[in-house]
Amino acid sequence: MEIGRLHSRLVHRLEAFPGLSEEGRRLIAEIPMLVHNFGPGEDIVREGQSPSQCCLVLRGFVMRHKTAHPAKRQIISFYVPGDLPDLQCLVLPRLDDTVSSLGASVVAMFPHSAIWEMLARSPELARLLWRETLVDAAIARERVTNLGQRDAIARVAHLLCEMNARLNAVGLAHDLQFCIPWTQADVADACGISTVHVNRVIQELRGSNAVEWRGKEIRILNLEQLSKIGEFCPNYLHLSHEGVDEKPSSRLN
Amino acid sequence: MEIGRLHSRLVHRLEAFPGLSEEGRRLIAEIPMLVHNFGPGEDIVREGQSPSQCCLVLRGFVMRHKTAHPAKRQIISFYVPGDLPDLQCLVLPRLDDTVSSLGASVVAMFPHSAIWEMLARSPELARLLWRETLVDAAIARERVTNLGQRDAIARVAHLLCEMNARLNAVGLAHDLQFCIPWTQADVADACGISTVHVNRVIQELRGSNAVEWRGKEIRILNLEQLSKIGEFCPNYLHLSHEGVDEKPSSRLN
DNA sequence: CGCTGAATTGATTAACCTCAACGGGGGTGG
DNA sequence: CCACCCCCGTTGAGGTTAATCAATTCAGCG
Repeated sequence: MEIGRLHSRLVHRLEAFPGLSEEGRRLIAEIPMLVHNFGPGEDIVREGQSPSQCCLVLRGFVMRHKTAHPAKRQIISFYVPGDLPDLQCLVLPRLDDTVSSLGASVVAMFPHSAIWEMLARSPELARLLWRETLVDAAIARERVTNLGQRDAIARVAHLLCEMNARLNAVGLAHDLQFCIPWTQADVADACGISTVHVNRVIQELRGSNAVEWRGKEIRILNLEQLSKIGEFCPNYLHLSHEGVDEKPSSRLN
Repeated sequence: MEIGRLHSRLVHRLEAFPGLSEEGRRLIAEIPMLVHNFGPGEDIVREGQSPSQCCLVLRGFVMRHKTAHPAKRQIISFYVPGDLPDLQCLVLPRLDDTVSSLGASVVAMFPHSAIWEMLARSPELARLLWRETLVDAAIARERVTNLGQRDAIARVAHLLCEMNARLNAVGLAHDLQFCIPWTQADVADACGISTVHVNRVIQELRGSNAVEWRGKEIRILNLEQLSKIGEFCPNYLHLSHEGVDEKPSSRLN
């Protein structure tokens, strides 16, 4: 993957935001990036570290998780291409949980210093990056509701709907079909249930003809039904940029 | 409460951050604020709204919650004096959940426009507010772990430890004693368990001499033990501002 | 073809929920 | 000042969900 394409992944993500200027695009293109490959399960940044770089997922999947006892792992969130899993470290230096590769992944790293220089020149981009961290926060809050209020089948259904929506937004889901390199144990740790029970839940979802799910390949057969089971409402993902253009740009400069 | 004190509450919160300049303090003091009183359970901002103001808790407690069915409420987080419960709306206009008063509270409201003007003049303050939203996000992520990996007694113990740490940080806990106007039903909805079970968990905590808990008055008798039960580690609260002074201020201007 | 990690199944157990009832305390109206 | 009431906390019994333990099958891979 040549450098030009790397930047375009970031630009593409940020320009979903209607207000990105030519100047902003140019500044993004100037950020120096280094590409890294990570193997399945490999740690990218560990809890407690204060990295001097941020990473951008280019290909594959990344997860953020907290592992106290080896047998008690909570996956906080999954990250898909275009996501910035540890962007918050720019402002809150110490990382609270570990970021690891789920399956093999390709990740671009860029130094905090370069970002800060970019932000100093463009309040517009500052706001866009701030926004990215807030969408990540909104996803975490929705997960709180998912774990606190829903039963096992709803949790899994909700997670599926979310991944479908997010992958669809970056062009990685077609016809409600997508591919995530997770095991049932990963799903279990994300949903706070046991692997055995995940298995039974998946069978129940298959049995009700809501999804096809063989290994890493997932196909949603009935999105409406699945959304209902998981009480899924995509608002919290903030995939459309409602309301942002109401702000006069003068306030951003 | 006269206006001068209102601003000082905000200044006090932000100046825990070591780098706040005189200029920053002056800019904060210029923000126009309106004080509102809210009764128990009263909504401050509702899900789906796009408020044009932010609020700062001055006195009492505020909570953020999502209520699907009336009988299925998840309390995402509690906010204590000095917190900015809907600061994120500055950047992500639509609110994903509802912010309500827990017990009676006093809240200061200030217009987004004034904040934006302030931020345009002070990248330092922009960074501080960004930081505030990220700490809020970190708390939500910790709650994910709390709900996903811990059993009922650990969840409640963890919540108690968190509230103690946060209240202590703003001078509202003394000798491990504090007062929160919640009911057992509120604790239940925050921890994702039933009110009946909350009651039994509290009795268990009382029985093990970890806490005294009568109504709204809470006293932690054995913090070490309670932290162990709740697997509580305060790092995620980011109460100390580790590492921030390592950033040269030139990057902020 | 054997090995290894993942998926699947069954049986038992533990944690927690639901329903239902009762008690107590503070506020309100008579 | 008393009586009532309502909300909250408390208790008990029975039911449900999901965890745990343990074994078996399956799929990919060297």
